[in-house]
Amino acid sequence: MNIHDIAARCGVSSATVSRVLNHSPKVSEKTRERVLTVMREEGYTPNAFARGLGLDSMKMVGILCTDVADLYYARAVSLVERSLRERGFDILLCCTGNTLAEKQRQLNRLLEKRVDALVLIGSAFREEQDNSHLKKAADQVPVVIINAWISIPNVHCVLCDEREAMERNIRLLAAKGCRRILYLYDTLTYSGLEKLSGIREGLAACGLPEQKELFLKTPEKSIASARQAVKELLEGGILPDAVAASEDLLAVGAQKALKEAGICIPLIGFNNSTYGECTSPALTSVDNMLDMICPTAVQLLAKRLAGQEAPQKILFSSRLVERETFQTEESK
Amino acid sequence: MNIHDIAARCGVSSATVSRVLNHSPKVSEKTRERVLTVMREEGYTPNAFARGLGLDSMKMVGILCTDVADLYYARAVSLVERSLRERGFDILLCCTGNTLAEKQRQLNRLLEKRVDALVLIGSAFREEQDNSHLKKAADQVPVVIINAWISIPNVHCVLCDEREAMERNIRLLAAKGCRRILYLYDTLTYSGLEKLSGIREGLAACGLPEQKELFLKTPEKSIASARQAVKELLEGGILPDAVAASEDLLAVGAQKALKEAGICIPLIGFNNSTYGECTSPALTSVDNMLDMICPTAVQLLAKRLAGQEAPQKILFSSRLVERETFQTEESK
DNA sequence: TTGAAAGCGGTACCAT
DNA sequence: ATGGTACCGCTTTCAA
Repeated sequence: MNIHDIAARCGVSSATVSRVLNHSPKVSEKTRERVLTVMREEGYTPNAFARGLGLDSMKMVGILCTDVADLYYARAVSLVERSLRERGFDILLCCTGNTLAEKQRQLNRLLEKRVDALVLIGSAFREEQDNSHLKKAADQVPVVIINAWISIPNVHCVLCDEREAMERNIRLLAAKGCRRILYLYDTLTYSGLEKLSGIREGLAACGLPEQKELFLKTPEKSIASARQAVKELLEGGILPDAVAASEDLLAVGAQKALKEAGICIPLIGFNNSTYGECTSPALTSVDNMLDMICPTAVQLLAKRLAGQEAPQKILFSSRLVERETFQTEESK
Repeated sequence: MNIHDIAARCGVSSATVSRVLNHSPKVSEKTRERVLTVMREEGYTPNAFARGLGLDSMKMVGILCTDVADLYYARAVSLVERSLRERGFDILLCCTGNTLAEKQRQLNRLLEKRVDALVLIGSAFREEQDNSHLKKAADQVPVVIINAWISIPNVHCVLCDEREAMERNIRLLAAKGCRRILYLYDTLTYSGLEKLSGIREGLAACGLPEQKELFLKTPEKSIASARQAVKELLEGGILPDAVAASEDLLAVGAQKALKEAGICIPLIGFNNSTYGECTSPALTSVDNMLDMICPTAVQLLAKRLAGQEAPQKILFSSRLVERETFQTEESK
């Protein structure tokens, strides 16, 4: 059942049917009625491929993330998907893992499917060495990266000021008298580096020394990994008086190790995830504003797709969500 | 740059270029070489819409879930996506929320995009009253539902025997001497009903009475909601001697309320999620085998797409993952 | 092995 | 307001 069949059954031309399909005002009310009725009767659905071929668009946006099973990315995908759907776009989702080769492959896959735009979620999409694939992609469609900043024409970045967040964490902890703050992190992506800078700046601002043994990198982003790392640290006789983590999951692991050792010190996580709400005491954590970032990213994309200009970078400031592992003076 | 341009630059016809593109053996090695070289030089990419139009397929599979932000669905989506990608399919992801109307709308959206198949994740996709939309969908493409069973031709179901899992939970708790087991749940989808049956059967099998006050429904699937519900229960003077939950998140909430009240009793969660690993003590929980279910579902779909028969229902048995809130005798 | 040409199912321009 | 038709880019059948 195609547009021509419908046209025949209505005694009109396919052009007219097409007009009805596209809500063209140049169709008489009577004709429109008739066509719509027949369409309904026949259960007709226009062929998306044919339309796509003609318009060079199927109203699809590609979303790339390293892994949707990660709670943080899952939330981001969910938020982006909703915003895009509200604007009539469908989502092609692709998980890439962390290798550059695979990220490039999947990016190209989406491009070959002729998506209208691309949303890359996570700072893992800013590569250290080679970002030429992003440049190439941005040449073909609008690209927006969530949670990383990179200066490439037509690549837009919407992110949270995580450097500032970490600096504030340090200042708040220092204000409470903490002087040996452990920083627990896993990767040094763009986001990871920003957080690290924030920690350093915070320490400097508070006149605290950078002690190498208080920067602890875990082998992976998992509770077990963080727990083990902190456990070994403590067993090595290094006793921090506070912990800041780059991720809630790491903070959870740290909390377990500390609890085990009978140590109770302030602890601040990152991402304001449900993980942090599971523990007792519940984690104080940095909210990096996905709720705002994602719709903003989509809005920006929509602007670009409408042929308008859009800012290359949008930076949100974060918000500390105070739960039980740390509270500022004011909120007490 | 299209197939004809390439053909012209090679001095062959577009048919030949098409053959090269489709790895047809009916092309001389020399010609193939030449065409491939030119393609590379021009950075040519075949137009997916045109190809889709001709083949009536863009090798895309639609995935429907109520919300990817939910950790459980996120994992499922991740696993399904990976399997499908390995088989050369791209994923159209659609989150529907819980209303029937929206589920139908999104289903149709994907169908209109002419996906090759449909994967519905979650038992929320089996409706109480009206499943005619599923029947209609299955008429057009193979459909597989993960985690629900429904008997519709061409709708395949891959799921875990959650009834059995819950029955076992009860038996194990009873074997430890528990007689007042609180069952905490949120929804009564297909999955919810199965679990409930399992609880009942378990109680019956152990000669324990069904006490109405020990079946506790939370207003929503959240820690806070479960915590509040259990807190009120305890304050009402009802003291269970064990808890089984339909979801880790609810178990986490229950654990908080119990801890607050100074009560320490066995606790079994469901889904074997990372949430359960966050708490101290860590949750013993039922693993409902997503790791196996998802690839199996995709395999089944692949069979159907290859024109072969495939079973209508595949049932996996679950596995109890013993952590700290409950352990069977044997494992001690 | 290769080429010519008829679809696939729409869109949109140009006439009327 | 409506119809005729070229075109979008690829696949595939039929001939050569």
